[in-house]
Amino acid sequence: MEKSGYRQETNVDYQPLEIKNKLIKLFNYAPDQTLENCPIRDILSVSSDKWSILIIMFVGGYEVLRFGDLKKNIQGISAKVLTERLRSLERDGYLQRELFPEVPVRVEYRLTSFGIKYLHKLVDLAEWIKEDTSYVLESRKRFDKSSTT
Amino acid sequence: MEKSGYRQETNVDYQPLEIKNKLIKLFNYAPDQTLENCPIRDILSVSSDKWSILIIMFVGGYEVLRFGDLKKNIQGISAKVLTERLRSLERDGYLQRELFPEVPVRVEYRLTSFGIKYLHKLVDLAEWIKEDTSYVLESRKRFDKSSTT
DNA sequence: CAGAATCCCTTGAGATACTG
DNA sequence: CAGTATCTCAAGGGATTCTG
Repeated sequence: MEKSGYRQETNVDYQPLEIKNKLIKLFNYAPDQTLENCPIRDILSVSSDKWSILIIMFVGGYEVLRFGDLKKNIQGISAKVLTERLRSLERDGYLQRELFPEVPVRVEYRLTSFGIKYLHKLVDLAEWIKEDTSYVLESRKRFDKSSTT
Repeated sequence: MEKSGYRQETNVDYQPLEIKNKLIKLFNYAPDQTLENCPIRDILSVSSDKWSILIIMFVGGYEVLRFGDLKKNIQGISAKVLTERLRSLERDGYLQRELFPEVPVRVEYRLTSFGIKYLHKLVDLAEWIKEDTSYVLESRKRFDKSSTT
């Protein structure tokens, strides 16, 4: 029935303690610490938006890409948004911008070694999600059906 | 000088072809395929926003959490947004909502086995990012300095 | 070509008040 | 307690036009 191989029930054989310890390390759960100054949220926010992930994937896939090629490859992105995203990705060290003062100008973008490491994490995540697409779609159908009734 | 261990230059010893092949598989680069109907973007979008990731982490860390506890734990989230995020995460099968018809009502949230698997991916990503926080911060400083001049 | 500038509109999200 | 309803405001992002 469920092609995805997941059951809706929660899993019993997982260690919440192990996860919790990792989270404590990651976020510093101390009561006097607020989440506001948590660096993880700050840093994740740059690359977790809709477009940045795609930009990183395309630049990484082609090794080097020009502005116009990126715009063509990434369906639906506007020049303005693409520029903004490229700037913040460059600022955070994910990619490198190189300008060739020819006429007309040529600008090339490529990932830094940090960006490449991040790309691998993203591809890993994407591959996993692709595998489980059917699970999510089934889950949605189930949810929507039960909400209508 | 660079405590982070990254250089700003791109890495030579990485296989763009391997990555590109993975990306082709993931996105179906065929010219007649648009990215609009790409399931990966659709599914990633649910859990890639600012709050959902935190919600998944907290629910996973505590194994089971009530609505009010989540609100207390996640600094700055409003009841409205928390409700919205919980609904979409439930819809996509990341977590389970259980209502206990007591007075007053009690509602418990816990991750599904799918959600737990996703949590592990997220923790993995967060741990990696935490390691490289200093790299990103240095990169920002460098960028901002060179933009001002 | 690679953007910058401008305008405009949709969406996200905070605050507040209310309810089964 | 666990939300819903309403209002409001800021930000994100699209379309268009212009330029070194």
